[in-house]
Amino acid sequence: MVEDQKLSWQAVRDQIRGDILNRIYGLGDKLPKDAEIAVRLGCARGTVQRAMQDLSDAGLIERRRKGGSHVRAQPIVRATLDIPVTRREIESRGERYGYHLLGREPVPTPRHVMKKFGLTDTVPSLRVQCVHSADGHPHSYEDRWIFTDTVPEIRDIDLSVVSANEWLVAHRPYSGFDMSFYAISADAQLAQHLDVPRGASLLVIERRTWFDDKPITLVQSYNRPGYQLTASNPR
Amino acid sequence: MVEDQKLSWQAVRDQIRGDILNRIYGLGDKLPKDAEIAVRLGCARGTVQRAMQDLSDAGLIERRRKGGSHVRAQPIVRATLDIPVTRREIESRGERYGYHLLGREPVPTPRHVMKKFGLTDTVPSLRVQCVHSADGHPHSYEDRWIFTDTVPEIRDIDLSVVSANEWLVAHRPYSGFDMSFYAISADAQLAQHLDVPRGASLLVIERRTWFDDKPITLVQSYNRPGYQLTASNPR
DNA sequence: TAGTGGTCTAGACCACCGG
DNA sequence: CGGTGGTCTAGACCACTAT
Repeated sequence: MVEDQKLSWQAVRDQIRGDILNRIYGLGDKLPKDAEIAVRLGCARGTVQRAMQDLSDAGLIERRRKGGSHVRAQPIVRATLDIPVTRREIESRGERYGYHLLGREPVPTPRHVMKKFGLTDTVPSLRVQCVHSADGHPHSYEDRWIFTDTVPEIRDIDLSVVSANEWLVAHRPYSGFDMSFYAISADAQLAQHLDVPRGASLLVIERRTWFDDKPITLVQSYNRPGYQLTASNPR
Repeated sequence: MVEDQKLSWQAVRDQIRGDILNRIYGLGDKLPKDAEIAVRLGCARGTVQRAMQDLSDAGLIERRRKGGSHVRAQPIVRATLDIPVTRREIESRGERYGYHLLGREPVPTPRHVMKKFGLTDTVPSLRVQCVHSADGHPHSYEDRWIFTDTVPEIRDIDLSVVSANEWLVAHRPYSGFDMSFYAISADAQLAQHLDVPRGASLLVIERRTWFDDKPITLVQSYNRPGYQLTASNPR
């Protein structure tokens, strides 16, 4: 403790993180207890607690009551990914957004879709297909199933003007979701919709969303070659 | 305020989030100030502050001093992505991890790599290529440049037994990184290394890491068809 | 400049879990 | 059961920024 200036919890966090990065504490090492750090740095224990909680959230350390805090022995890369609504993503690049509805059909939810939500009894859904474009060029093809038991209102919406994407975020909030990313080769249909050669490699973003365990929608977005997703570490 | 039980900040967060999800507060709406929420719920202002900070981190609301808290008018999907070291990813699936070094060569850093770090003067790097395998089948091909000005020790390491990936995380911590994901078609060389047909679609994970603005490494990981990355929302 | 979020502090009590 | 992290509280002061 050599300070007379109050330390913010961010400053404490940076201090500890620095000690970890500079290997003053190595992988798996035990860190001093919060109270001790507080005394050493000359601040309140609550301040240290907030700092350590942040490091824990960031995946750099692990904390257990009574067990103390440890530098993660098996480091992980934890990144944060922000995905805007497609319209905004395109417009924020200064390009003109376009939207074209290709299909809209009430269907019994197909087996492979129900499986992704762990459903066994057949439920109805609305399948919606569309293309988003930027400056007139196809940007992504979207294939979506919306569970009409959970979102009955969607049946009365004219999806030729508003995309299901935008209607849902504006009218049907979700309480949880997950995403996965993978690469796939364009089949004839995808190639046509995206105006690329057959066999072109597309980045697929698949997202499931639900509200209190009730499934809302499954969407698969096929993005044209060259499309990149980026993530970074917070802070 | 109808409670007699103390409210945790997580409970306060869930309460507010629920109000947002149920559209008691709509998109863009202004939320009451922290102090008012505290009185209403019967807890300390600090508790509300912690809850709101969490909602802000999660991208659900925006906060500005004097301006107050608002539900985000333009919703975004914010997800967290954890990427383990390749060896662990494979072993945690119960598969046998294999590693094969293909190339290791000191080179002047190529233009396109320097560009990704905003470098102009030529600097040396070590190019390392390898294949990770699972149960004897190729899992990913890794093409990497390590900046030897920043990490000179790497020149003396025998990378035929330890992968650069693992050596770096164990000996050269980073202070920052970013990642991007895209799809690409396998050329002849990639097809051979991954034992897939030419033209197969691969998910590429590209990562830059640095320490205090000094570049450490650029790595491009080409994953065999079928590989999926998954992300979810925290909490 | 006044209003609102951001943070610190000191003390207290609770919750979990390792020895 | 005792040690360590997790949280609450009340009050104070600071730091932005909208008006």
